[in-house]
Amino acid sequence: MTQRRPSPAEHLPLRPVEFEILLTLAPGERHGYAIIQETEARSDGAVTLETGTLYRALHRLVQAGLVTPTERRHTDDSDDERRRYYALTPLGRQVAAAEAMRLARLVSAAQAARLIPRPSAP
Amino acid sequence: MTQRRPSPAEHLPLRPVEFEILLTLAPGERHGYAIIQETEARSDGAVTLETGTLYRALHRLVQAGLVTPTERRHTDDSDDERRRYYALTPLGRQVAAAEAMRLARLVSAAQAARLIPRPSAP
DNA sequence: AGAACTACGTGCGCCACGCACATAGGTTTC
DNA sequence: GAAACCTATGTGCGTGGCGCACGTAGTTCT
Repeated sequence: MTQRRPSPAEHLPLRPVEFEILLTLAPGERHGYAIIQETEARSDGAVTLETGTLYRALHRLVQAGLVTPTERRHTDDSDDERRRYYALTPLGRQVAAAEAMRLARLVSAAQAARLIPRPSAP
Repeated sequence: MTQRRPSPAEHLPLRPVEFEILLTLAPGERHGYAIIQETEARSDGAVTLETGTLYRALHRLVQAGLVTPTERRHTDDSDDERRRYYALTPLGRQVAAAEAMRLARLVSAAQAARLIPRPSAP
């Protein structure tokens, strides 16, 4: 019985919300509410994550094996017992990278179509 | 009565399908079926536009004032009477540009998080 | 002759999303 | 000191977008 290694391509394209979550988890583990805060901050408030949307998407990503709940290592000083931390799985990182590449190609297409300027125009 | 000039930001973020359509219309007017073909070709078949999804999204974009039906100028040689051509409105072009910038920031964030390499790494 | 392609569209069911609400402890404001 | 707000996670509900199938119809390929 060949252990089917899941391919990143099968998960593409990601829903916008899901990619935002993976992107916020890329530097390290976060809890749900922090994901909401950081995502809104990163987009200058352009993208607003509703709680219903986030927690359901988060559970979906866990089911899909892209994200995993982690043991609470934040017992330092200010730990809120209610917090639940999540981290990328290796697969989740691969999928996020593949999606980022896909978006990069889309941006290149937008530059080729002269919708937006190329980064370094001589 | 102040004629309210519609702001591009109100239309963001676009649905992925809608941005694909605007991107394909950027070089010039296209008919529906051609949008399907070109979009699939641009993404190497990664993104598949279903007919139901496309035509409904197209009508939505017309309603939103981002896309407008054009007079048929393709009466040259091979004109299919069934074809309906669409083009970007000035607003549609602004919205597409704004969305492309948003995606570019997302890609930059993915690079900063070391999910994907930066274009020119020294 | 039948299949496949071009071209536009509708019907239907699922499910993701936005909004509201539930819960609950801590802090800030009036 | 009561009301409002923040942190934190989650459910309930309604709308609507999307995928898939199907409809229609002319042309082209095998």
